[in-house]
Amino acid sequence: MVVRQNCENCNVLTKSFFSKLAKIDLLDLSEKKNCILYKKGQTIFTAGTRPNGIFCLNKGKIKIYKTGAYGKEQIIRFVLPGDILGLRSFFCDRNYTSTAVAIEDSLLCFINRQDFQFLLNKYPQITNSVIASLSNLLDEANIKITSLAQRPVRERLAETLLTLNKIFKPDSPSTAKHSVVTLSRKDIANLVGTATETIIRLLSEFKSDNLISIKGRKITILDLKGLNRIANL
Amino acid sequence: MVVRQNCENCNVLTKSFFSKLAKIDLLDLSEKKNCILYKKGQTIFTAGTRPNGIFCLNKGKIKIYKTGAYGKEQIIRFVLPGDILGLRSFFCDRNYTSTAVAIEDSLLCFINRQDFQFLLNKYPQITNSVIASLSNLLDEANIKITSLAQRPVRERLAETLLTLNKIFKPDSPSTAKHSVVTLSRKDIANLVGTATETIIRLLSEFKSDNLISIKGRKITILDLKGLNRIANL
DNA sequence: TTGAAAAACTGACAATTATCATTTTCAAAA
DNA sequence: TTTTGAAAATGATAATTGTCAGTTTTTCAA
Repeated sequence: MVVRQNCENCNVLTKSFFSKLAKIDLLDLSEKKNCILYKKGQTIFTAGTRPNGIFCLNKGKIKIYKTGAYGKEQIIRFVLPGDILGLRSFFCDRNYTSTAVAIEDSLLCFINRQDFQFLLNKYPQITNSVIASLSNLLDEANIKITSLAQRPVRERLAETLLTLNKIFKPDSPSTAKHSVVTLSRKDIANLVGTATETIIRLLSEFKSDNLISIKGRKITILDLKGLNRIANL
Repeated sequence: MVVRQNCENCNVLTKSFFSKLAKIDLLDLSEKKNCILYKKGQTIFTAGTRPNGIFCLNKGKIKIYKTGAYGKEQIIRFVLPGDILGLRSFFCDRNYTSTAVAIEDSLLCFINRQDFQFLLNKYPQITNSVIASLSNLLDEANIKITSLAQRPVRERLAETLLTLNKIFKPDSPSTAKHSVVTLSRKDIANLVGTATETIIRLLSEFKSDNLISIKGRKITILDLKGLNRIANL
């Protein structure tokens, strides 16, 4: 669904690559971009297809995953409001190597190749942000490689819950104190890199130890210190 | 050990970021950089220390690894002649997050922060190569994450041997037909993400199946098709 | 050449994790 | 509210991989 969303009073402008744009360019960008509302579960792009520009997430959450040898998803990362989606493929000028799916209703702004290139030329400092962003993603990926190769599932799950605690932080911290994770057990398994059953068993252990509480599908994270101890970081 | 190595007639110039430099800048770079010979096993930099510039590898091989929670090495990648070392940390302006050690006698050229920055300013297209390089490393890292999370050790070892086949390709393909891998079993384990004993057992299986031959520490890769079949890519 | 020291190898066993089959619970649509 | 399909949970079992202790082989330097 196509909607309107102005860049000049965007709620995530300060967090994004575009925070240093002059007002005139922000107004111009508002005209040129396309804002699309994706329903939970909808695919934004699929591995193997060609990128025509980049996305900027205004609202919602996106999961990015690769499909492994046996057709199983491996979740690579989450995209949060203010993040850019599709940078790597854009700069490599190659097809997407992973798939992006909304895990909540999400508002995405699409900026096509030419318009983004225009901004890159006018604001070379964006390039530095791109390098910094890719560098951070690369270091995070290397940390994950080390973790997957060396640490047991229990530790990785505890670590993942700590990450999810940040990702699912309540919007108004005053009212709700704890993060509530609304990912499916399967998604958590595809993030930790293990079988769904293993996640279910470990989550009920964590529940018995009062580290988390489980109400139906929702996981509330209660004891950060305890999870940190198990994560063994 | 400090040696001299001119940039203008460098044997890996065409493979490197600096291939498009004007002659005058190459001559200038030759004056400014420091070339150092590292013996096999010597450390080039250690995680946690501060980068003061970048390295360009002229000859030899470098392993880059992270140290995990239990002190175990996880080899992230190898640096080959023509590759730049230390890019990520340089651009993030943070401390090194991994350690680099020579796995063969290696000749490295060090370019300090100011001199590299000068070249970046004069040749903005280098920035694009940097982005492309980081993007490729990121995609490779994500593939490795998926592999570690989803595939058994046997497949990962076969895949790793195929990678090592490229890395240890003989210099003159006419004389020697097969790649001879001179990594220790421990290094292979730290690359595949498993225990040394598991690697030893699987390697002798592969030997029985005539996929490789083992002479002391040296592994010769014989059957690429067979390894590909096992790797299940 | 020889004598450590390090690396490679082997076997037994234990721990971790995956798989599969089945039941129960939940959540969204009729 | 009821229905129904999907997700979560559970149990039994098997496969994979790790650990530890000990032996053999290789490498490298004296």
